[in-house]
Order: sequence, then C-alpha cells, then structure tokens
Amino acid sequence: MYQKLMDIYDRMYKHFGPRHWWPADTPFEVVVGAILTQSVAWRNVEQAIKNLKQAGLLDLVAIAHAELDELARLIRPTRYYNMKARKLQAFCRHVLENYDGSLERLFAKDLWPLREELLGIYGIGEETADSILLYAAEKPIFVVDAYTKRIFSRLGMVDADIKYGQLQRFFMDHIPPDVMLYNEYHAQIDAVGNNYCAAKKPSCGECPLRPLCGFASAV
DNA sequence: CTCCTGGATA
DNA sequence: TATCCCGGAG
Repeated sequence: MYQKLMDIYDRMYKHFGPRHWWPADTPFEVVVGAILTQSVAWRNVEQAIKNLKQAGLLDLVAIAHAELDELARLIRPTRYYNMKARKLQAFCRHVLENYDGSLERLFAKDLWPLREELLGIYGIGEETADSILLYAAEKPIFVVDAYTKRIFSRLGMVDADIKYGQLQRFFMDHIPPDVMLYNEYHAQIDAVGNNYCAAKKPSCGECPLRPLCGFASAV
C-alpha cells in the first residue's frame, strides 16, 4: 500500500510541483488562517488576514483583548464572521491564560495530548486541529479533509462514508511519519480537489490521477 | 440535522 | 442567477 500511495503522490507532485503550504509568515498566522478558512475559499482568508495585520490585530495578545465586534468586522470576508471572531479569541485566550501567550510552550507538548487539548478549545475540530499540528507546530500528523475523502473513495481505496479518524489512520498506517512529506501530500491532494476532482462536474480529462481512477473511467 | 451568513466565478 | 469554497457547534 505504501508503494501505491507514493505512486499517487509522485503523479500529483510531477503535475503540480511544490505547493509551498502553509502560506503564512508565522505559526500564529497559520493558526489564524486554519480557523478562518473553515468552509470558505482561501482567497477570502487572505483579505481577512490583511485586514487584521493592518489593524495591528494579527497578534495573540491583541486578539485576546479585542472587541468581538471589531474582530468580526475585520474578518468579514471569511463569512460566519461572528462565530469565527469568537473562535479566534477562544484560542488566543486559552494560550494567554495557560501558556503565558507562548505558542512555543503550547507546541512543546507531545502530538496526541496536544491534539486533545486543541480539540477542547471552542471552534477547533479535527481538521483545524490537525492543520495547526502539522503546519504550525510541525508535528507529523496527516491532515484529512473533504477532498481527501472524495479523491480516495473515487480511486476505490476507501469507503465513501469513512470517518475522519479512520481515513487519517489509513494514511498514517501506511506512510512513515515525516512532517515534510505529510505537508506536501496534503497540499497535493488539495490541488487535485480544487482543480479537478469537483463534487459535481469533475474535470477528469486533465487529472494526474486519471490512469488510476475507476471513477474517471466512468465519466 | 441546521445554523453560521462573503465573495469570486461562470 | 447558481454554485462552490482548505468546518465546527448545538
């Protein structure tokens, strides 16, 4: 299975090249982006982060003490801005109160205890937690998302209604825990999902995984 | 399951 | 106008 998963990886990488994920200047910016991108296109997140930066609010302590209305106004492009303002503040206050505002101290924890702690913070579910763990804390955990499930179920490798944890275990059982590899693998999956493997009208003709995909053959 | 509730694209 | 986008809480 390792060979097959790496064959898929190689085909994607040759097609798209390096994706340079996560697009952020600092680990804290990764966290902010991970929360803001929930169910929203990344281009909307870029505008919101720009707004926060200009307002001097792309900062853990500043967000912890900010007014929710002001936060919401700045992140408006990311939709669900009232909920996300609460989520950003919940994370920042957690780190401020328990780690003296230091992300490094939070990230010093071991992978799985840290994951459980992140999941306990309001607004952080499995995908957001794993994105923070891999792309900000640089822990070797495989990030799974809707694209991953759709692509690998269409490839015929997993069940269409597989749960998040099961799909994550599928990858981590077969691919050695390497931060750089997990980083690039998920980024490549996103590129396939974003450009070709759409839910309704997939563009199978140009997909680098077409030769391996039973779904593409049927389209 | 519903709610949350912007912006680019075609 | 319809659709989709790097989900999570209640």
